[in-house]
Amino acid sequence: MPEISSPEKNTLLLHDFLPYRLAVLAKIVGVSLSKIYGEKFGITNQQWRVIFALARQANCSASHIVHHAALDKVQVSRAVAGLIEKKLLERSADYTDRRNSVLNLTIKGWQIYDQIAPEAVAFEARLKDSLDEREAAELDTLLSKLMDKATKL
Amino acid sequence: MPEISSPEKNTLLLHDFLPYRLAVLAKIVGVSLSKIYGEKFGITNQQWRVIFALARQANCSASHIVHHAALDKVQVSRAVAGLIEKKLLERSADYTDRRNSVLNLTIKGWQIYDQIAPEAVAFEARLKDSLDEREAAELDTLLSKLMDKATKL
DNA sequence: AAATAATAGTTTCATTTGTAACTATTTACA
DNA sequence: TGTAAATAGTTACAAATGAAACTATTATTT
Repeated sequence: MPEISSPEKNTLLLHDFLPYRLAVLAKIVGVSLSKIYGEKFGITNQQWRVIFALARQANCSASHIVHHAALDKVQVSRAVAGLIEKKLLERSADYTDRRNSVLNLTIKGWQIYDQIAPEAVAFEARLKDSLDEREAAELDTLLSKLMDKATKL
Repeated sequence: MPEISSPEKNTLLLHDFLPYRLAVLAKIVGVSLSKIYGEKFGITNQQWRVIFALARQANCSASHIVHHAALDKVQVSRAVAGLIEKKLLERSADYTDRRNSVLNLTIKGWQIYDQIAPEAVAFEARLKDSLDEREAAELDTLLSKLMDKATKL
């Protein structure tokens, strides 16, 4: 006798749905991580990304950060304003193109980066703790493939 | 001659940092997906999750949705209010416990679900397009492991 | 050279979101 | 039984966000 039509056959399972899983995972991870820079230093996620990007590359413009921190220009503008007020970064002028700003971490900015970065690395390590080397490599590949695809949807 | 100390050795690479990658991927995927239910039907992400949860299980309370759609009670309350206004769901009373609401999709709610769900499934399929079967299974495992770990951080 | 378009960045305003406080009802327990 | 604690859900208010309009500067076109 055939099974009767059950709801599971016809309805999506939210908790199996990839976009949902990604959203939930990213949110939980993000909230946990934000405690590292948020609670201790009063830094927002966007500010943290700006610091992160500037630690990688000094003397860059806001629009450079836009492209390297997955933020839009309004977010960067606001994050930069906040960080300048906190004296974690400073802005100087670019005389070759006065539309550009030239951004740099201050000493204080670097000090905070140096405190947060190792904790962030440790956080990431804990997150990946249950993955062996092969799985970690696989995760890397899969995220790249998905990212690739997602930007082309 | 040894290499000089390069910034790459000491600074985190934002685009390799797992929490960042998850956030960016989830955001891109979420924005693309939201066009399916947002642009055509004026439904928000949270409303969509509520519809999704109710399609799976009828006659449930708001707090049931809280647990099955990864939303907090304020988000559910607001999403439900919006959906009732759109006449996509209806609320009735639970006489065995009058704190609870009993929620159900209306005919119109089901009609919209029936339009969106196949598109959502197709969207997910496109996203996974570049993964073969083994990779899709692997992704499933890895996301579960990460989710597990993340909730215990 | 003047007008137009493009780029960098900021500001404004409406909407969304998160936190906390609130009402209503039920459960626990003293 | 009556008082406190827990649960379900809503409301209010402050902070974060997104979209569009805006200023300033540089590049392009005619």
